[in-house]
Amino acid sequence: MGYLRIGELSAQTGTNNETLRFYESKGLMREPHRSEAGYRLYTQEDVRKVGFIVRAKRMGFSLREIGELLSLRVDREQSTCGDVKELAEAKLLDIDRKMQELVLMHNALQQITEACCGGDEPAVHCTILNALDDPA
Amino acid sequence: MGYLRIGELSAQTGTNNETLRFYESKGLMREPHRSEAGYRLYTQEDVRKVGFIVRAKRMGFSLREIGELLSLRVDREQSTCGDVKELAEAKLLDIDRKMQELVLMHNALQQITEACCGGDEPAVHCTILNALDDPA
DNA sequence: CTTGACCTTGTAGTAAACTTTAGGGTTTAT
DNA sequence: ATAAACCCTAAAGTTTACTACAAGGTCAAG
Repeated sequence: MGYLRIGELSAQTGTNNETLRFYESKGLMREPHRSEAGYRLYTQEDVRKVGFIVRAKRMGFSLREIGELLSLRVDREQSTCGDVKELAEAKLLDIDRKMQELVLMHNALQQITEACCGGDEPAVHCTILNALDDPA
Repeated sequence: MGYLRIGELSAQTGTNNETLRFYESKGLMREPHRSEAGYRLYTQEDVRKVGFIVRAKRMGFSLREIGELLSLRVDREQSTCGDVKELAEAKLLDIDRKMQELVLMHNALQQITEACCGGDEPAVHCTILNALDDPA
């Protein structure tokens, strides 16, 4: 009661069955309970976990990195506060770096869309090259 | 005079020769001039272009997407302002979405590193699960 | 005038993250 | 009770983005 089968989990998370089995094989998802017939049975906890994987992936984390972040969850009782803090701080640096680069690109693109007339003329005067090219 | 060979370009951009030839084969880099002996000869423009590719890649854009962004450059004279603006606005949405997710994850991780004592105790009280799990 | 660092092409290999295929068993609706 | 829709495993195939040969040509230094 309350269990989800794999098709329901994939539908709710915008993934698909094969991907979920793949994540399980890679150790990102723990082995779920099984029905008598051997069907995988998932919980709401699993829905949240898949959601986390999907979001982290969109942010450019590899499955390996996501696994590390998830291990903070799974091993909570086994890890020390020091372990957790260290990994979290390392990932925080990654994220900060990604954000800085996104801000630069955001500004560059915004500059274009604002400056650009959006009309039928050739785009010779559009500043995208200049805006995007230089990290400064 | 002023031309760079492939080894110099890769050194200046933190890439390597094979990667540069690979980008050329994928149409991300235009075919460069050649010396009499057939060596590729690059310009400062190419240095900036590779820099752009490297930065965009770090932000999680695929080579395909980077190609689209670069085509805004290459086809400037062929594209209309409307074309450019449309693509730029679409990419702006991508970037905004990525940034929102990074902000969420940043906040979650910051919460942990601040709340976490960092000591030798088991990490049971660390809030990473709760902080990371929920997109809200 | 040859050694070593550099360049060429072409092809093959690798790692990550799926995706598909083959050959089944199960559940549900009619 | 049977067809459609769902699930299973195992293995092979695909895509992306490189990375590493192999077999050779070029060029500057000693």
